[in-house]
Amino acid sequence: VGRAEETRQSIIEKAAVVFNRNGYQRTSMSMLTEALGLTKGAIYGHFQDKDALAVEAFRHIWQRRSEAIRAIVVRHERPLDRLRAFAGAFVEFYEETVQDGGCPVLNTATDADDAHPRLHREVRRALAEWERALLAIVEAGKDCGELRRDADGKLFASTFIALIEGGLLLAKTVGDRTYLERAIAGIGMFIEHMRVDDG
Amino acid sequence: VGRAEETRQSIIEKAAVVFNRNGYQRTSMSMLTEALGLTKGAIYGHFQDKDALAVEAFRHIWQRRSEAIRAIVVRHERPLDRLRAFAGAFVEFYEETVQDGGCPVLNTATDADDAHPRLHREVRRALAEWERALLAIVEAGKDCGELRRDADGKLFASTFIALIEGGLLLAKTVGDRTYLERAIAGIGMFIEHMRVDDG
Amino acid sequence: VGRAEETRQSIIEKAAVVFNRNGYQRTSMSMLTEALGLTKGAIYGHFQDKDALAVEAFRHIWQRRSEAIRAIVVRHERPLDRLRAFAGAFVEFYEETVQDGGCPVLNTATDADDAHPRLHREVRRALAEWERALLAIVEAGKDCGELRRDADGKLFASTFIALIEGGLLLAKTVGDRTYLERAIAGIGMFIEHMRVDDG
Amino acid sequence: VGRAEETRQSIIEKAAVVFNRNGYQRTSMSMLTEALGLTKGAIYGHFQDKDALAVEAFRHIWQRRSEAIRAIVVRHERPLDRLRAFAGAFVEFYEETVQDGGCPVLNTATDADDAHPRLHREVRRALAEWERALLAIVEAGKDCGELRRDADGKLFASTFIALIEGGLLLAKTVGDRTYLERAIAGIGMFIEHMRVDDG
DNA sequence: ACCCACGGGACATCCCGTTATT
DNA sequence: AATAACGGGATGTCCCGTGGGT
Repeated sequence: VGRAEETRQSIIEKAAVVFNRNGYQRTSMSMLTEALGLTKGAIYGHFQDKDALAVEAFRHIWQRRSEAIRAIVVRHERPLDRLRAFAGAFVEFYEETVQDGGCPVLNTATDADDAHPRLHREVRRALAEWERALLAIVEAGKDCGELRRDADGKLFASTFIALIEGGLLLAKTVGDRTYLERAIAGIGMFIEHMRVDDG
Repeated sequence: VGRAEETRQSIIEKAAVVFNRNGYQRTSMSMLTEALGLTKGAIYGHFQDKDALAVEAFRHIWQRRSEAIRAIVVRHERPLDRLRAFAGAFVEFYEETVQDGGCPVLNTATDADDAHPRLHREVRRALAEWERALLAIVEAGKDCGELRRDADGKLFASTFIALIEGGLLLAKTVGDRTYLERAIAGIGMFIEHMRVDDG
Repeated sequence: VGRAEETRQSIIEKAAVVFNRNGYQRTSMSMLTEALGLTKGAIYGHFQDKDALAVEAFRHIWQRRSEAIRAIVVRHERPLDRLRAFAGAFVEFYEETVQDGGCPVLNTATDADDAHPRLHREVRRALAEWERALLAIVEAGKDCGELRRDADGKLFASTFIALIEGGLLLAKTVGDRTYLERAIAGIGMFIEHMRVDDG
Repeated sequence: VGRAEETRQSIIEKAAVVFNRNGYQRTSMSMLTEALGLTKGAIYGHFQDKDALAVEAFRHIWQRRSEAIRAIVVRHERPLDRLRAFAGAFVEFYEETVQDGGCPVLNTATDADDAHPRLHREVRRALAEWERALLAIVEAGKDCGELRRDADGKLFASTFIALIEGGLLLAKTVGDRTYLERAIAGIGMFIEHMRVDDG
């Protein structure tokens, strides 16, 4: 008693992987109870329905990854290094990502196309946050003179995210991490494009 | 009588859109019968099970798109133009793609992660074909002197596909085609990188 | 094949008793499958949901009873006899009614208080029809001179129905048909009140 | 400490309305906890199970109504007036009765047909008590010379109760209190029949 | 070649009751 | 005396697949 939050968090953490691995729809409550060691009654005591749990699970898995990346990024001082570290983090986490069932954003975005508006909103929010973070680094790079003033931050952020997601999709589908590494290499080229001593 | 093949083809065509729009798992037989105006018995007369139909439906929708792109590409003679046309085709087809439920490769790849090995194989095959086509154009570009001999065709193909898929994901999720256009612009930059008069 | 309507009717007939005996809510689909010898899938092939089946079941059991009563009533020529026969029919059918779980109108009216508007509507319709039938006989009685012109048809119909339903409730609850017979005797008194040679 | 009995009584009072409004089966523990502002544990501390609470709730709501009627009846001295007042009380309480979900006897009698023998017994007891009260007044009426000696008390009591319950059912179902008023008028006519100066 | 009727099983949800914890 | 967390089970619904029949 009073251990509610603990159990709740444990449910979210374990459910997040199951959801991400199997997709929102294919994940049945029975799969969750099996993975959780709890009965359906117990789960429904903590979450209103499957949807609510899915939303929290996505938020959790996304934030965990988000913070891990940020931790890597902030190790570097200069914006240019930060961008490279940002991209590199996805290679670093690749195995773990595959183990967890792939990129949550990618999975949820295609899974929650129309039927699950709440999940869809969470994904949009995640993407927006991601884009914002990249833009901020680019702007910082311009301010400290590392990046060209005419560099298109929005263009960069879009290609960055697209390459990451596309690269993860390719690598996971084909089963060859080289595809992700090539996409990261592509990001490196784009970064070079924005460097001030490039022109 | 050829009537059978006709019906079969009609089933595939209509089912392809339903499958792609709703995901290969969420699509129920009732959805299909409703969209097809046929009963389940009729469908099961032509396909062994839902999975087999799904495979054929994916093949169909992919080939249709594939051929449409090829038709655009072959309008141009020079490899460089062909690459640009290739990328541009996705912008051109964007509305139609969204209407049909998004990119079949993207959808199916995330949808059929582990549970549907046959579908998974089809997606891999599609991706391989796509990669091969891009490589061939790049090689042709090298041969005719448009592209630098040291251009990395595999790297280009990977980033090309990643940018397309990632761009489509972003655009569809956010609901703003600009994201796709930015990804295409990124491909354009990459192509410039490979041009012979670039260095 | 083609035996759909047959099965459907059989489901309705058997379900009507189960519903009436146990009440709409307590009647579970499992109870129905048990009583019907059919699986849930089979039932849901014929009816959209439990509610739709309940509505049809009520209609059936009500019409069956309705027609049986009418058959008794029309045996008599003169309105006064018809009224007496009308009331007497309920005594005649009492055993059967109890066996079937009581009066469907009474059961459904209290069961479908607010939660099941469609059933509620059916009950209201049944009551209205019943009232109309009684009024028609009373009017006929006035026309042929058996009943006093100042007899209040609406008052009579209301007390008639109330006495029947109340009498059935009492008899069934206490487990003594005498209570119904007394209520019928009460109706007899009211009929005497309306006779032309009464004043 | 008397706190326990206080809580217990409060539970019964509030639960009685919820039970009567929703039926004794459709009422879920969640409905009760919501209406009570207590948790299930608290309820189960005072009552063995849902059934036991239902029984007490019925007793309570019935006694409350019973006493209110008696209070009205005893305002009059003469048995004949008492009978009229008895019947009239139901019209007087009609709005309140509807608000509380209808007549508890009527509801519970049909609701607790076979499955809840304890509730069923309570209803029978209530009906018997009601009948006894009516009989007593009739006998008193005979003794004081207001009612004919050959008046059939049992017949009167039966029709009285039947008309009340039937009238309530009709009025509540159709949503028109006129039906109850007509039933009460019927009772009035019956009373006239028993008057000593009637013959 | 197609449809109709049906089976059996899984789904998410919600239920009532109890035990460990104050 | 009251709570919070949880178990086990039942609910209505819907699913995919299949034979009997036309």
